[in-house]
Amino acid sequence: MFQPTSDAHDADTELPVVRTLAERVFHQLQRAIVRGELPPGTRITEPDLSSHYGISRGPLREAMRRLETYRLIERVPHVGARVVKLSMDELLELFDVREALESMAARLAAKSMTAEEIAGLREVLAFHERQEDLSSGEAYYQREGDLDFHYRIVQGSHNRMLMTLLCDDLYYLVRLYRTQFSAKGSRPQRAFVEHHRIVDAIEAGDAELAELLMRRHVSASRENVAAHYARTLGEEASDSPDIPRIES
Amino acid sequence: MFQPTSDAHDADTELPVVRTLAERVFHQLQRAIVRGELPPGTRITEPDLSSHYGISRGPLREAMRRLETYRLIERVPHVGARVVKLSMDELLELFDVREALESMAARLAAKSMTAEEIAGLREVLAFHERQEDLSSGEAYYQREGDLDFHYRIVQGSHNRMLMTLLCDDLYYLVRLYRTQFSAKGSRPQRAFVEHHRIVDAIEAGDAELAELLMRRHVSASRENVAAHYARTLGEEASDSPDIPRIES
DNA sequence: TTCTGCATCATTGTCGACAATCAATTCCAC
DNA sequence: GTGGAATTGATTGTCGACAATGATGCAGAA
Repeated sequence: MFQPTSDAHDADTELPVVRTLAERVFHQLQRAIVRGELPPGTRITEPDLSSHYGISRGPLREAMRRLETYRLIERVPHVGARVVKLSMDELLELFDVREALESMAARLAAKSMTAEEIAGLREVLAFHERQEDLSSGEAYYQREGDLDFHYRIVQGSHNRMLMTLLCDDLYYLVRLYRTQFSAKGSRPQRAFVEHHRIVDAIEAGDAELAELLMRRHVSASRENVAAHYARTLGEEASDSPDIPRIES
Repeated sequence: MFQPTSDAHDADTELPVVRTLAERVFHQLQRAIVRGELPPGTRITEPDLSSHYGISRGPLREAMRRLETYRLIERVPHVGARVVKLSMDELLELFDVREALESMAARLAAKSMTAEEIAGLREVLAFHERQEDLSSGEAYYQREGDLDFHYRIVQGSHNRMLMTLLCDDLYYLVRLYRTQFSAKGSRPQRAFVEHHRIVDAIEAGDAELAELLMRRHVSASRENVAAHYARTLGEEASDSPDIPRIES
């Protein structure tokens, strides 16, 4: 199984074993979409892509089907497929879902995380702390490190279904959102403190507290994004009414 | 979009518009699996099914791919596919996920459900109450009506991502579990009271209470199943230890 | 000028055949 | 008799071509 472990950064490098063409081109397309190389709303035509990747339409269709299940593209029968265009409403919806699932993950993690896993979690925090001091970089921390932290906790829940939902199904959507709404309104120091508190609760085996803290953490992140969006919308005023800047 | 509305019972009748062969055979297979006509662990071979349904392997593969995303079958490259074999551990995992998501749904529903939707919800309860009196049937109530009730609330959350996750992705898994572990240890009257309390909280706009009640409701259902399973296991003692499952 | 209907075209859906891979059986050596 | 390796068989992966469907553009009439 795909394991979302320490190196979330390398998640888009090719995995060693890719047994089939469809799998390979799926990863390539996934990567291209998440990185923004295929902008949202881009129309995907099978002949174009199959010739571009040098494969037949068979495996390509399978890859596209997988992309559809990851909600990275949208297909309409007999019409075609295009890269998802994300709206702020859907981003906020995603935050609600994450709040529900990740708080549950924190709760379960507090009950069943091993000492080794907790130690690894602390290492992740320490590593990111150094990184933050080094480059004073909100960018790095907020973009990758945050995901890494959340990954660890989900994994610590020891609930495979939860892991699949969060780390496989929703992970790439989160990344896509971050590349689109280029995660400006970050609050690294605040989030960092919250991360520490969550680990403390998990280490103490306090499931209810861990759950509550994770819930607040995600909720605060949501409110931060919403506020930043409202502010941006207020400044730009009559620039782009509904859809912010995902125009292609 | 597929809308899980009032008629959850008719969910397995063919939808009026099925634009493609792959879609049709997907629904047929889905129905067959959920109903137990294709028992868990059954090996699925493409030539057999394609000849059985009278279609080529192309659309069939697409249908199987969709079944895989719904976690109704499991595929291994170059080896094959088989109907999922559900373990009690995974069932309990599913309950945890449902607890997280459905409590969030109840919370959101309390905030954004319209008067009409609440009225419809009460109708559902009244209808099931009559049904229960009529046939004194735990079976019907617990199997379909319960799902219907939960459907309505998820829909009332007005969170499309939540609706997709619960009503599209996890719905058929829940149904499959119910056909397998033939939901004996039901507690209809208790659940019925809980349903009423949840609706009360939603109608009052008390998000926190609705969330808490839904959470307890699902959790109680989980404990009920776990207890019933432990009891059954104690009786049958050493029947089937642990059947190894396909590695994913 | 604008709207409607038709014709054309590109794209998706479907099919049958070939190649690659894996599992099982059989054969041989020890 | 037992262990291992090669062969055989079946199944999946891949391909190119044809059919069906929806979209685009043009022509004609109001």
